[in-house]
Amino acid sequence: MRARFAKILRREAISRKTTSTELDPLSIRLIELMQKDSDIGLAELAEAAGATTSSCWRRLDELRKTGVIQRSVAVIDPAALGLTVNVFVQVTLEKQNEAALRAFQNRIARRPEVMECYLMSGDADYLLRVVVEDLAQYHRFVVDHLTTIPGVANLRSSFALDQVKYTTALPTAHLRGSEAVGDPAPRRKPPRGSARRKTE
Amino acid sequence: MRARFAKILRREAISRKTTSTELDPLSIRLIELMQKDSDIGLAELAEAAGATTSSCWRRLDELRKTGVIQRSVAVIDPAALGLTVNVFVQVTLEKQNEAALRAFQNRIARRPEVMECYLMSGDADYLLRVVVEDLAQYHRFVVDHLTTIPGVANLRSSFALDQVKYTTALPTAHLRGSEAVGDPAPRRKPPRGSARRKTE
DNA sequence: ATTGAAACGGATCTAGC
DNA sequence: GCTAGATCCGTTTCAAT
Repeated sequence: MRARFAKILRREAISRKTTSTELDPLSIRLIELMQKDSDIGLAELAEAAGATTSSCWRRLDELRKTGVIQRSVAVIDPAALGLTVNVFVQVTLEKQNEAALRAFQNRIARRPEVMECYLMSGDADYLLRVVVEDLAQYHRFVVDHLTTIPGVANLRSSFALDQVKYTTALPTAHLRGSEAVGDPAPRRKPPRGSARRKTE
Repeated sequence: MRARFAKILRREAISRKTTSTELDPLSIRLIELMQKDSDIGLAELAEAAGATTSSCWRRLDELRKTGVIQRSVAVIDPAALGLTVNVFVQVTLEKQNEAALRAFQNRIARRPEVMECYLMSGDADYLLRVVVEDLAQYHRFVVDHLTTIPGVANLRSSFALDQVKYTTALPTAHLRGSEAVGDPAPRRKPPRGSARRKTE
């Protein structure tokens, strides 16, 4: 959906605290729908959410201002760009002091082929997902960009044979009190103290 | 940006082969821009791409029909939903036959907390990224959903301390002949056989 | 104050050159 | 392929609860 003044609004959004305001059912529904397809019209949104277009517009505006909805983006088919190879790299640094971490993160953040980077617990310090056309390109990335970062001690690369699932849609089931969403609601642990006695 | 007939068009898109049609500079530019912000208007797009709004509209339409642009989605702040914990799980199956793999993938694909799943080379069979509110919820996911999948032999969980980088924007530098994008164009290996001799 | 409806203005889409 | 016009929809305003 087109959000005309999104950019202006983002300004004030940053200043606001990310208040963990409880999200009401309308917000949750809108988030779910917009995560699936943000090109949906207000009319369709309103119908699917069981609300008026006005309500939906106002709520979306608020969700954007408060930074819950950060932006909308086009999802591109990686294969169409020839980017069929996913590589996970576990990176170990020589020293884990603040400066070393910052230096690494800054260098990594600028590399467009690095889709994700996580500071990890356990054996390795960082886990990266890198997307490339082929192994030759990956090799160039490692040699030209990874190993040139000061303090990088060790690399361990794992190659993905297939991307089984990839979604940008965060789960929302936990936001509703009960009645899970993508779930046939298997069996939920009773809320402590409500163990069935008489009904049995 | 609003794409009115997106849904109808998607139908024919699927039938078409994902032709690795060479992408011209306009398409590349549009992809870059739409990956950053799909709420941008046609006018802005056209200006940034150095083309008319009509050209851009037609090209976008084509990119959507051919499935290069799959859809647009809202990007949500995970923290706003309380989803601050990222876990990577390496899963090993007892047997790697077709049936076992399919069964696992089907079960995993339906779990909304699984954001990504890759079939891997190397020691483990699958690598998952799971997003949850806290460790308790992760524990429930493992017990209720992962270990209940038949054929799962071994799990190895690694916890992310911080999400340093996360982007949905695929790199595009490789699509252009030369002149890299997010790059000050450091030093490119000459194309084999053009080693400088006389110029030196 | 909050909500819905309806008019407005601007952007998308299309047809004609 | 570009320009200009018709149409649609996000945005705003206003009235009613």
